[in-house]
Amino acid sequence: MAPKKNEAVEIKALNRGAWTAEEDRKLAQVIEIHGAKRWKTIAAMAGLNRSGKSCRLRWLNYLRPNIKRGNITDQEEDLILRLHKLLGNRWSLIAGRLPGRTDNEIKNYWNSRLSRKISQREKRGGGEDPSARESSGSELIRPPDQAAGGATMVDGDDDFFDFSNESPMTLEWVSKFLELDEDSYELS
DNA sequence: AAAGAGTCCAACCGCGACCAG
DNA sequence: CCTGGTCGCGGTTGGACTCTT
Repeated sequence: MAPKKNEAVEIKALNRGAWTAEEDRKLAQVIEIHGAKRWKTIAAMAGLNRSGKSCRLRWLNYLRPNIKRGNITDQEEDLILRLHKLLGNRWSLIAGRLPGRTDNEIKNYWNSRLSRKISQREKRGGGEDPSARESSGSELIRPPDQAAGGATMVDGDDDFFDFSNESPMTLEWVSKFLELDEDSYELS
C-alpha cells in the first residue's frame, strides 16, 4: 500500500478547498507576468501551497479574463443542448463554442438542470423537443478515435461540423449552426 | 422559526495524452 | 524507443445556499 506517485499525494500537505481572495490575487499576479503555462512553476512562484493542477483549474474556471458567470441565456442553453447532442459529454469542446463559458460551468449546468429537463421530457413522451430525442447514444456522436486530435469532425455531409478552420471565439459559427439546425428541425 | 430536502457550484480526483530528454 | 513530468479532460464529491414543510 505504498502511496501512488500522484500529484494529489505530496510530501508536504497542500492547501485544498476554497480559494481565498489573497490566493487569487497572488495567482493572477504571477500569471500576468509569466503567462498561463507551467502550472507547477506558477504555483511555486506565487508562493501558493497548492498543486499546479489546482492553480490551473482556478485560473481557467474563475480568474481568467472575459469569463461570463451565471445567467446562461436561452440561446446558450439551446446551443448547449444541440452541441451535447452532437458531441456528447465533451464539455471542453462545447465550452469552446460558448465564448466566456467554462467547461466546468457547462458541465455543472448540464448535470444540474438540462439532463433533468430532458429526462422529464422523455418521460412525458418527449415528442416536442428534438434535443431530447437523441440526447444519448446518438449515432451522431463519434467514437473517441474519430474525435481524437481535435474537434475536427469532417465526414461527408457533416461538413459544417468541421471546427478546425475557424476561430473558436467567433459567434458566426454559432449563428450558422443555429440557422442550419433550425431549418432541419423547424423549431418554434 | 426550525429542520429536512433539494439544488447549485467550486474544487478535487483519476486517467489518458502529449512532450522533452 | 522509453521514461518521467506535465497538462487537460470528464466524472464525482462536498459544502453552501435556497426552498419547502
